[in-house]
Amino acid sequence: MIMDAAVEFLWDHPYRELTAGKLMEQTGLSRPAFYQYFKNVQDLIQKLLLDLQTEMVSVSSPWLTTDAPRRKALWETLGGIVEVCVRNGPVFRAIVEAAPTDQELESAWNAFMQGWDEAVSARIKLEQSQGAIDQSIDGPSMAHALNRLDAALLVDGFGRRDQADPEHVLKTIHTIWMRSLYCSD
Amino acid sequence: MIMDAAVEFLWDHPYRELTAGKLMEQTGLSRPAFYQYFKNVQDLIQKLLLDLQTEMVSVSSPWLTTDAPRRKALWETLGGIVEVCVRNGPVFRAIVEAAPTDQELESAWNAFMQGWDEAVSARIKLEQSQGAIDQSIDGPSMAHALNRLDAALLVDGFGRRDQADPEHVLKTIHTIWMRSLYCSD
DNA sequence: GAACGAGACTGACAGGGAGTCAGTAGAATG
DNA sequence: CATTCTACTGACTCCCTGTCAGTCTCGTTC
Repeated sequence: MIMDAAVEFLWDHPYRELTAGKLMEQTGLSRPAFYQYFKNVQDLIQKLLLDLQTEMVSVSSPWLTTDAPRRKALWETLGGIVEVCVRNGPVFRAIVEAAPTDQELESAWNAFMQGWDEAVSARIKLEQSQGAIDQSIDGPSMAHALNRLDAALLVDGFGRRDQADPEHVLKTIHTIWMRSLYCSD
Repeated sequence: MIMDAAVEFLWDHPYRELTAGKLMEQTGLSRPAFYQYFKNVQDLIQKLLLDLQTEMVSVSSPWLTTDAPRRKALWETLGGIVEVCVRNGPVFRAIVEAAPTDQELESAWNAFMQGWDEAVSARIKLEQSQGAIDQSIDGPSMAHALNRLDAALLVDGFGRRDQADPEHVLKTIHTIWMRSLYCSD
């Protein structure tokens, strides 16, 4: 209920305008009621992160198990992530903007990203052992870099009502992933 | 003077702890004196951005004019940028963290990044006309993506006292740029 | 059906940082 | 010496935060 109102709000306003008072006006309850459910505004955002995490993990797990050709498997996984961000862009953006304002949320966000780093890193390691990815690649660093790239581009492209073209963003991200991982140069 | 104190402060504390009061304690002046020089804290950050911009432009302009081999030219330019970020990491980080808290600063930051996008985009276009970069690459999108990647990695790697290894970060960024731009795959 | 306890909610408060403004002190100018 | 200008400050208001004592409602128990 309150979280729904927050999501609604974030589609039309940046995180900096989200206060407990304004939010509770939308729900018909008093401001103190907010603290019945959340420790503070960042705590609410952290709970939105948790929801988003669930959704994204389910969409990307295929990549870790698939046997499809690399190019296509990567395209589909990244496509799934893009799709989630198209639907939740403003929430994603709010998380990124709110993270530096609170120690706890910052840690949660870092942990979220680190989870991706480890998953991608493991996948790279696997493909290196299979000879698909060059041994000269530093897996953990590359995973880290590609994930930050994704986060930046997705927030930037889909974080506001006026969203970018999903196909176009996907194509750009996919090109960089493909070339960075599988290129022989 | 005040700006020096701010930079000093940011090496040891995140942006969220930077208040006009705490800052002016360091200078021996009263809190209202702060507003003699700056409209608010974000305005101070914006002025730090201006300084940083000057420094970075001077370091990267060679790339736009050099005739050195691509791989080496790119290495040196990115190396220059990395070096600036090693020296100013926390300031850079503060700018990124403060940007979403203020409309004006956000615009300034966007304009700063857009400047890079245009420079890189122009360079890509030039090299495409020379046949060095594949025509299938979408220059503006690729420039945008690579610049966000840089920003994310540089803030992440050098924004705190406990900095990453510059050579290592440089190598990762360089690999992705080289492969994304010059790879034949 | 009266008494009770739990949960949901609110009015009113204190705290703290932001930004403003009238006014002071001291140097510079005539 | 009088005046003006600049740098600075004490004190104020504003707004948002987080808390707490107290109310209201409702299901449970005797």
